[in-house]
Amino acid sequence: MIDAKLLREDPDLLRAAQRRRGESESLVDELVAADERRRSSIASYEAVRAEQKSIGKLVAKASGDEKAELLARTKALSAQVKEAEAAQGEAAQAFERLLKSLPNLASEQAPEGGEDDFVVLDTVGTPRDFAAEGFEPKDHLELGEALGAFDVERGAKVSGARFYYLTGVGAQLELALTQLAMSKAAEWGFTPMIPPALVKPRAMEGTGFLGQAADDVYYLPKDDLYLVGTSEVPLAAYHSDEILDAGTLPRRYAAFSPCYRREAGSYGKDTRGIFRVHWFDKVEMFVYTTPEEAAAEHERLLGWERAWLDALELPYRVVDVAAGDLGLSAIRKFDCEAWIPTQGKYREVSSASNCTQFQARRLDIRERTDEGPRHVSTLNGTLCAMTRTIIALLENGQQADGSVRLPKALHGLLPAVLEPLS
RNA sequence: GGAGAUGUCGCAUAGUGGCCUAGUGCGCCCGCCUGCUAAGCGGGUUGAGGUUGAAACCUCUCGCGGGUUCAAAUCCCGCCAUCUCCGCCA
Repeated sequence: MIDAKLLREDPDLLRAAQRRRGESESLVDELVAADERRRSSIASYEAVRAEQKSIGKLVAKASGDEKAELLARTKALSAQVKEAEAAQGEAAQAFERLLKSLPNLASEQAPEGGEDDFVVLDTVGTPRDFAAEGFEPKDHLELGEALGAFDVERGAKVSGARFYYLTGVGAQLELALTQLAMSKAAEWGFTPMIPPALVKPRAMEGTGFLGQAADDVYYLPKDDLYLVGTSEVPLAAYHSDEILDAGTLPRRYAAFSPCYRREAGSYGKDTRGIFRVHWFDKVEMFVYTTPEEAAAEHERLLGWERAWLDALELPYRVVDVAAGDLGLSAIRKFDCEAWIPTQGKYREVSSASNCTQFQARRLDIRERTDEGPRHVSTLNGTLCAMTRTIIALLENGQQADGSVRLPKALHGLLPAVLEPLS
């Protein structure tokens, strides 16, 4: 959530930010009104409560008729206090609900517009020319089945559509990618983590996934727990309700975890193979830093993502996501998209978001400064999403005979070339 | 899953209905004193919100949420966490 003080100090800033996202400005006006109601109800409650307390002190000392009279007065007050307290609570709740529905202020640097209005920042590497090489590229499903790398039919049999088993070299590939990603992250100064994939509502809500993204989240009603769609959730909630000592920022964590996504509303989209699935594993980077450092850290996260894709020798481009496509928490988002030969386009394999203080306010994560505690900034970025990375490696590394050449970075962990099963 | 115990300021502890405006010790910060350090002395030290030009002030905060009461750290109910024992299990 945003800083509520902005509602009083600079509501026009908020209106402009809503416009940039293509969302309603009237929410800002509702918020200003709700804030006024909240504050006046607090004032009336505190006035009666203060009176009640001061009479209470007299009651303790008084006796006889005097005491009886005081008791009569304060008895009546008691009902008023209860009423005022309830009114105050309701006004505060209404305000908070509204405040939480307001997305983070889109950065001025984020391109204006919706999904299609992204800006390409850079393109790296050259997609292979399969026509010139004299063969038709196979798609990842065909390649993967021939290599015995995954099994989507049995995935569907056991768990349903959009599930799969990684098998043989596929399973080994994920483990190799995980090992490589985690050790690189550790070299870069990240603390390796393996977090819980089931979290309480607070963690889910605090990271902004129960807003417009709620339909995409798996929920276990019997236990009131959510399956996380990314380890951003347990990593952000890791320091919830904490005040971090000055000088301990930035704190960088790299987590390996499964990711569960309902993919509601994606029926018929990317149905082939393991491109869009209900579960995959991922190594995710997450950073707590100061508001001053957040933008620079965002660039660093992008730099690490690029270094990773460079190491995997994949052709990719970097996209600056438009304001209308940012999601609730981010002010700016860079996506890295790898070239997928059989689709003839670049597809998202990683994403780096700067959430500034938005998540930290909801999760109450602060740092101690000389001027007192203040909320930290949080950022997250994909290092390696397994299934999509495997797809990109297979399709881009394929050879005419159906074998797949792997990048040098993986050679210590796997053979240089994966051969199809006979 | 069953039984029991515990939860107070960074840590340790005191506090069983009004004198709690939560005491004390340790730690920490600022002074003083002192060849240096330590000790000693004095002051400060949870966080949030409201109000304000600022200060003063006010409200909330004793794991969390309800309730009883004129009044709750204190009594009652529910939940959560931790510890011990039993059961089950990788």
